[in-house]
Amino acid sequence: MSDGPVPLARLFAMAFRDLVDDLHTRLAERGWDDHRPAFGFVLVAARDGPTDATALASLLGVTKQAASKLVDTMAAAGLVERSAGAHDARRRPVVVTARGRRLLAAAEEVYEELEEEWAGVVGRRDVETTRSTLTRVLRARHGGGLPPIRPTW
Amino acid sequence: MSDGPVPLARLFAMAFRDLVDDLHTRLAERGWDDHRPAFGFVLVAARDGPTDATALASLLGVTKQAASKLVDTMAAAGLVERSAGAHDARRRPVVVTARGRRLLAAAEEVYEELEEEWAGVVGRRDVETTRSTLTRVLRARHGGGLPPIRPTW
DNA sequence: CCCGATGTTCAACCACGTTGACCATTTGGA
DNA sequence: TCCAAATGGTCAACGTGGTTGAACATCGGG
Repeated sequence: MSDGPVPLARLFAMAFRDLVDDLHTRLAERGWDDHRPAFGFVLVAARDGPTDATALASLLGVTKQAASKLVDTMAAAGLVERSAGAHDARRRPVVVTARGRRLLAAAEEVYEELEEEWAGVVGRRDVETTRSTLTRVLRARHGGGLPPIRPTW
Repeated sequence: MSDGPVPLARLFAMAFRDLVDDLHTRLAERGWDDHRPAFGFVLVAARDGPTDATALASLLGVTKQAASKLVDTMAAAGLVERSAGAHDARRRPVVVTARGRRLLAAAEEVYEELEEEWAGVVGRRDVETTRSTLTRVLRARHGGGLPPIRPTW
């Protein structure tokens, strides 16, 4: 490689990968294995109240069939439960279990730890500038909200 | 979502996805379709001289079989060629074709365009702070070099 | 009361990666 | 010098996680 600055897109790919790898390593050290990156997004989405497969599908930017499979996998791992719809028998609400909340808390802890380490290298100011830059640009390009997250390749 | 700051990892995933989507859209507008994100990394790696499947494999962090398949696909698209090894009959060096170089140039153009647009939203200073922050942190965490790029999910 | 929209699931398929075995060539040490 | 290990590559079987397409039951508004 002998050219100018590295494109941001490439750096983002590396940074995302880096953080996710570390997250999984450290969760494994705490006894959490058998989980995939997408789990976190489902847990976050369902954290503040039940969601359903369709909502998850649009959040993740995949088909509802794929979202449903994902929820099944997570249910098998005891992270969420699919109850019966209260007022609408079509819906199968996804709720986070106690175990799911523990994973969520552990992941948040690790993320804080990692961002702390980043701050140790480049300083807290630059970390926050980066967070703010990303947030502002993404919101500007997606009508005020943050875009869905989905596999890129 | 009702918690504190969005984790950097999540923002990186969104930003990467966002840029790659836009890249592909704009390349398509310029007549380039039928290509995948990984193509770019192969072209960059082979740009300054022939490389081989094994080197690509370690760059991309995949098996050499997967790298080989990727090169085959790109060869079929006329972006690279696999010649016969000059001094080592085992090697099948990968060289970029003229068409490959045109794609590389187009992609660079679009990346500049996109980063220009980012600068329009948050200012050039913050864009460069972000680039520098990422570069410094990644180098610090990977022994001075940038890490491989590979699918995360 | 019925027809369209909605939430879900089943089944077949496909893209892209993996593991494992194997072949040809090169290299280096006994 | 020669043979064994290392290296670059390929073939084949398989797994994961996504897709499309169809079907099903339930809900809601005319």
